[in-house]
Amino acid sequence: MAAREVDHRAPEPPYRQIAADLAADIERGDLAPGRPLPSEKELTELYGVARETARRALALLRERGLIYTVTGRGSYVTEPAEQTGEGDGRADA
Amino acid sequence: MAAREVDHRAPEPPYRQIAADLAADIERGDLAPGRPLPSEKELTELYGVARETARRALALLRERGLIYTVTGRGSYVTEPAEQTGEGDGRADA
DNA sequence: CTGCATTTGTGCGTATGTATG
DNA sequence: ACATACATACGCACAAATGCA
Repeated sequence: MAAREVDHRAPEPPYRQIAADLAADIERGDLAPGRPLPSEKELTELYGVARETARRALALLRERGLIYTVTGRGSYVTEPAEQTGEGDGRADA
Repeated sequence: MAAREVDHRAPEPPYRQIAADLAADIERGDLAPGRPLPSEKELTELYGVARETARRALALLRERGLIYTVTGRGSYVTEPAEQTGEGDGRADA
């Protein structure tokens, strides 16, 4: 896929641009519930940003309840049923 | 006030220790509503930590609604009246 | 169980931009 | 213009959790 990029001249900071980009992927269904998002490392390569920037983007999506993160594994798209109550969800894959 | 310090050997990360420390100050009334908290720079010197660490501690208190931050000014203890009517500038979708 | 690779968590140092006074 | 302070960003390092051979 084409390397996504951020506009450093835009008023929106890169980390928000990335968050909006990923959020759009989820909305669009490009990233379905239960599926993993790109790792922080991949995001840095994909968008050409620092890890801090990638982490901020993920933190934003986490705050919105769009994703959840597991240490040592990665971030996953929250399933609609989980958005109203934190916990683990093991719907089939 | 005595130079607070963090225990890098403790399971609780420094930024949480600092946040708990400051939260205790607020609870205790040592830091009254409307009063400013130590600046990030002061926190780094007071606890001997990096700026990011100090910022994380403040971010934690901010999330809990215990304090609010004003760009170019500093962080202040939230007044009880404000805690029930929070309205941060986070207009985003 | 042990070792390794991957991924996230945390910490430190620094630089630039913006806002306030 | 200057000092102070926060926001964002980059680089680096090590620790902890996870998964797998």
